[in-house]
Amino acid sequence: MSVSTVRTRFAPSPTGMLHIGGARTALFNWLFARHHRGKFILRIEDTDAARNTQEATDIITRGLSWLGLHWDEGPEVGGSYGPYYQSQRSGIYEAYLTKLLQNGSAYHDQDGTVRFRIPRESITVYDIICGHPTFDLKEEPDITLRRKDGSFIFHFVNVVDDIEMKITHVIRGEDHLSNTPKHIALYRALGATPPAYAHIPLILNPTGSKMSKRDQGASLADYMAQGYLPEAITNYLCLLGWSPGENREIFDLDLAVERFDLQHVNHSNARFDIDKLYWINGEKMRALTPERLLRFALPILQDAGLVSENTPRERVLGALQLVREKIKLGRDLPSWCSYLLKDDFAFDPEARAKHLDNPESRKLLASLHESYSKLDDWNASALEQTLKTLAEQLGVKVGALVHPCRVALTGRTIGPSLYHLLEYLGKEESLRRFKRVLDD
RNA sequence: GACCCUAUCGUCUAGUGGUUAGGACACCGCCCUUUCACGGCGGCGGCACGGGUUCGAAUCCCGUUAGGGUCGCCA
Repeated sequence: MSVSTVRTRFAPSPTGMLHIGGARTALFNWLFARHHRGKFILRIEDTDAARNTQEATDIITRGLSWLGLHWDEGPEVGGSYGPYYQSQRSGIYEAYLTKLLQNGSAYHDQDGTVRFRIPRESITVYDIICGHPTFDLKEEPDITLRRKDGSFIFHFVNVVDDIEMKITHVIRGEDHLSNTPKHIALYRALGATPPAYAHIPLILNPTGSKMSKRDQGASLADYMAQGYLPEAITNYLCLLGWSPGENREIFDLDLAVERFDLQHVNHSNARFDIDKLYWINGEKMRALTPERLLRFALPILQDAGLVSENTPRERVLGALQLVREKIKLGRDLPSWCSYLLKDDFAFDPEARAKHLDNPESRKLLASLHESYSKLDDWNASALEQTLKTLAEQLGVKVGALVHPCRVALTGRTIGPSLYHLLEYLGKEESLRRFKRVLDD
């Protein structure tokens, strides 16, 4: 039990995207902080002012918010150790640099840059995940701290900010492990105690190398756009290198917070498996409460022009309930809901040719139309009973009635439970759609 | 090239000296079923290799191999 409060941070550079690997780093930092009832800090590493815009920062904050990873200190929320943008902290860096210059740990080189005098010794990193690798810095070139134009380099500002912001645990990608001994040397030169380190394994692309910005699926925004659920993303990301035990694969953030533990984070890199994420998304989709389902789907259906301000929410929710268990992604919603929310849907030519454009099918459909016209009790089980009875009377298989019926109602061969579909559309609309086909 | 990390089914993982090596995704069958899904049942498939240590190694040690990462006035 540590006396001091755990403080972790996610320190992304605003590059214009929130990388999926960055999202997982943020997630693990967040989980660790929450598990220990500590603080999770968001710090924007925008030292390269020219390239960084407000928009690029917004992409990060929007992404984290969407995932449900709220920060205790940082942009938008403030905090006692701000500012939380490196571009606004030059004064602090200058002061620390002066200190290094004065105690002889740093020097100006011929080009006008300031460099750190790397101690010619071995430094051991005590890492919660990777053990304690020792690095020999004998051959290591002195690192640059400040460019000749006055701007600072990552290694330096990163360390200074972690000291200033009282970060207790640095949880970051394993690609930083080799940099860590230099950071520790910097801490020592500054008279500060290094934090605890935990280098988490990398997320690899399906080919097996570090997932880069250019890789398909590297940007969180893509998943948001395709209609993945944030809880599916966080669930999947947790599974990449960590497991809650008991063979549990589907769980929420609360459970992860309760059980998260850096000691049990894997040592080896993991490949990103979109199929599994896809599966998890389906699981989460089916588990959504009606309210969440509606909130999630409404903007998608509105964008697709299927729902307007005036569409009764009951009607939308009914359609969603009908199709939600058939699909896995939000982006599939419009196509599956189209014939439920409007009647001018397109007919799949193949479906039409096979199930409607022949005398036999039309005859059967006409019979069904007649039977259903006489049905007053318009509910799924009565509809089913009626159809089955008719099939028996006509001496045909149930499918012979079902398929033309489905195509007449939806224009395609696959879709939700037919009887529930009929119930949802209502008698008047269902008969109208039959008639439309029969009169054609 | 040097240094560092890693190594269980195709993929993600459980496993911390004694298990018929468990689960999940994917894949393949069968069942359920009006379609598509869901669900159920079954199958395929793994401890990289070689040495040790031990009565006994997936588990510990060494080596080999393989993969990844880092060696910037990028972060």
